[in-house]
Amino acid sequence: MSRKASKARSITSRDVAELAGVSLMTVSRTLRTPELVSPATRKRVESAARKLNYVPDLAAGSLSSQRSGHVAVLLPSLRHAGFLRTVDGLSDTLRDNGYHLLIGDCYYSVDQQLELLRMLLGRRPEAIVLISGLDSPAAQDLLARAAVPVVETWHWPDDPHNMVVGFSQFDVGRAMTDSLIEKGHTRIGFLGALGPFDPNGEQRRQGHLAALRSAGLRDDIQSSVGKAPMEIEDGVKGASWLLEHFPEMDALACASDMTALGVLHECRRRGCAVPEQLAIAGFGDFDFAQYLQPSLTSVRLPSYRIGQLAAQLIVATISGEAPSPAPHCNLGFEIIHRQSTGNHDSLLSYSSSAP
Amino acid sequence: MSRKASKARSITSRDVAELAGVSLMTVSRTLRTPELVSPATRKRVESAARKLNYVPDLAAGSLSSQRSGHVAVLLPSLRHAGFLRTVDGLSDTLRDNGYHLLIGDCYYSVDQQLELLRMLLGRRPEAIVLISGLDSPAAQDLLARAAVPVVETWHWPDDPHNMVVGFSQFDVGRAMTDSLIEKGHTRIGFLGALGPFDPNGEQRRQGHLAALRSAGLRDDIQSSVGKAPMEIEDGVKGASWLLEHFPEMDALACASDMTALGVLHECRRRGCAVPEQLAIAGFGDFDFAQYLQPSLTSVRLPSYRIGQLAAQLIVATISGEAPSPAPHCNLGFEIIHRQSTGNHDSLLSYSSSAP
DNA sequence: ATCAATGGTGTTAACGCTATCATCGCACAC
DNA sequence: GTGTGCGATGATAGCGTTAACACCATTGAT
Repeated sequence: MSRKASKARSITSRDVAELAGVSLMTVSRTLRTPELVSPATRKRVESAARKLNYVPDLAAGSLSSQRSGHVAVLLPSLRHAGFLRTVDGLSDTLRDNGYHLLIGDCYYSVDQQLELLRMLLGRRPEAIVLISGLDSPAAQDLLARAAVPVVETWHWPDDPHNMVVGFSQFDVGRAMTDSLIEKGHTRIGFLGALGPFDPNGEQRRQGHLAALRSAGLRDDIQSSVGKAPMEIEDGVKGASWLLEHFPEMDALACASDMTALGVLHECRRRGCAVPEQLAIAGFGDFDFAQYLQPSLTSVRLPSYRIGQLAAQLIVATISGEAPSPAPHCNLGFEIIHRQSTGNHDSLLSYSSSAP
Repeated sequence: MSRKASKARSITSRDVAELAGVSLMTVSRTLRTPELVSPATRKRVESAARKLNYVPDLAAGSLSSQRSGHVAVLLPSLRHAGFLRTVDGLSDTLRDNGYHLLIGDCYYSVDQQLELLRMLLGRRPEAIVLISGLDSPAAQDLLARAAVPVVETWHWPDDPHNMVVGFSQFDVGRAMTDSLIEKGHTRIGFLGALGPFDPNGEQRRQGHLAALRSAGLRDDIQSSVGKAPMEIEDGVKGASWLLEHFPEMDALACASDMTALGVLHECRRRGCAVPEQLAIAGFGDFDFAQYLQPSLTSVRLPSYRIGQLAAQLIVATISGEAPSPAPHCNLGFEIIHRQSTGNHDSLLSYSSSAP
């Protein structure tokens, strides 16, 4: 093949080898297993590499060694503080173990998800982390047939694909509404974006409904405005609609702190007192939640920990050890009661149990 | 070489070729340039590929074609809503043009930045986008010697490395403080994280100081609590310190809406009226800014547009066209005055000009 | 003196794909 | 019948790296 030497061919290990007066293999060794190279040679190679600003081609390395050195994560949206913290946990822990993280953001779209999964698999990751599940059979099939370790996170599936580090969205929904019931509320609404692409939100809603039913309360107060990812404005519109249609509503569980902030805003605009007339609860315990006026009751999730643990499981699995703690971890969650539900900062933990 | 057939070798184009009864080259052609393959063959190959769930190895493809098909972005932190929107703009536009985005988050650390840059270059991206500059000479040298198109964003350097899509952080700082001066404030403070790794924040501070000086006002009210990325709690602490030491302060420009929220909170706690006693301005126009109580005056940046434009420049450059609009775009910014500086939603635009 | 073990280095053959060129019909024109 | 052009496919040679093994001095033990 005669590829014409294009304007800017990059430096290869061959260039370094020539400059250092050694074989190309010695260059590779110097970089990857310096202890196998004599100090004198090592020094020569290192200085040659530095002089040329040599940066090894990782694609070529992966191809040859059959080890890509990276792990992929597929998530619905980077615009979600919680997911982002999980990504941080993954990234930090993986980096410490010599892996890099490939991020695949599917923007809450099923089509993107499939295309993205395909492209991620094309980079031959050594493991895949799913933040909150695959949403098409095609994607599931693709992943199932690729011989790659998988960690599902942010939910608690009945039939795990492989490993899981998460918590039960259903339980979150139920626990939150239970706690509102406990406070004496009886006309409790739910506000979330229940499109086909937010199965997690839907599960929380199911939990919410279950709580209402077992308490014998009405379960008709709900609205599904907007679509994931949830925006503040969705909360504004949703609150407006709900307050119009269900003026008797005395508590509202929101699918996100974003939505809850919008609700808070709309209540302020209408002069509806929070929490006296309406108690409000969010989800996610976003940074701003405790600094709002009134401070916002929310659900705190072990977001960072999820990423960290998932990474540990992956590292252990790849190196052939027994998966670190256990291949299925339910990390639970905490409900943080604040002023928006009439409290002064108290905390309720709901934790772990195998499925 | 005798690599032992490991447990799970993945499907290659050779497998597909055999199943379809064609040469391996025809498989490649079918996937990349289907119009050069006869319909009958194409159908056979496609069905074989589907049957085997074939996912081409992109690393091998890149290596062979010398085109990686991706663009890298290096940013100080993903935990920054504005940067994230730029990433969205990049990702969307690049995807439409057949490129993928590699994200490198350096967590506001100089060391990470260098290591990350090295690893990104190792993947041979066809272009690199920098969100807010390189912070070590080593990194600059590395990038300068790699023959890769570069787009700098989120600032406005005196000596651009290559292409730039941004705005002047200095101008932002000056414009904001000018507008506070115009409102009659005379004892204006600045609160930001001024570590060595937030040159942008530092530039805004310089702009702020310049504004004060040309108005002949005192410029000693400032505090540098915390380090990037800025947290709400840094605002709380900073405000506490400033209010203690400079009770006469009548306006405060913050380096981030996060910080500003913390300040707002601390003022509430101390019973310091906003904006009557203290006017507060943030930076970034985060989602929540207009929904706070009082709503927060801030600086809105063309975050998404920056990414979009950077991607367009890159696509044009790679395909050899003249860079889309111009290789140096100053996109300007807008100051949004809200209640926290005593206004009712007005907007001031500061736009474009070549350096 | 002989052999085995050892440490350092080089040689070779892949890894899975694509660029390039060669080949092979087949139609159409003269 | 020969040539020309064209559309479809195959053969070959890499891309830049690493795994595996071969090799060659040393060294130390026998």
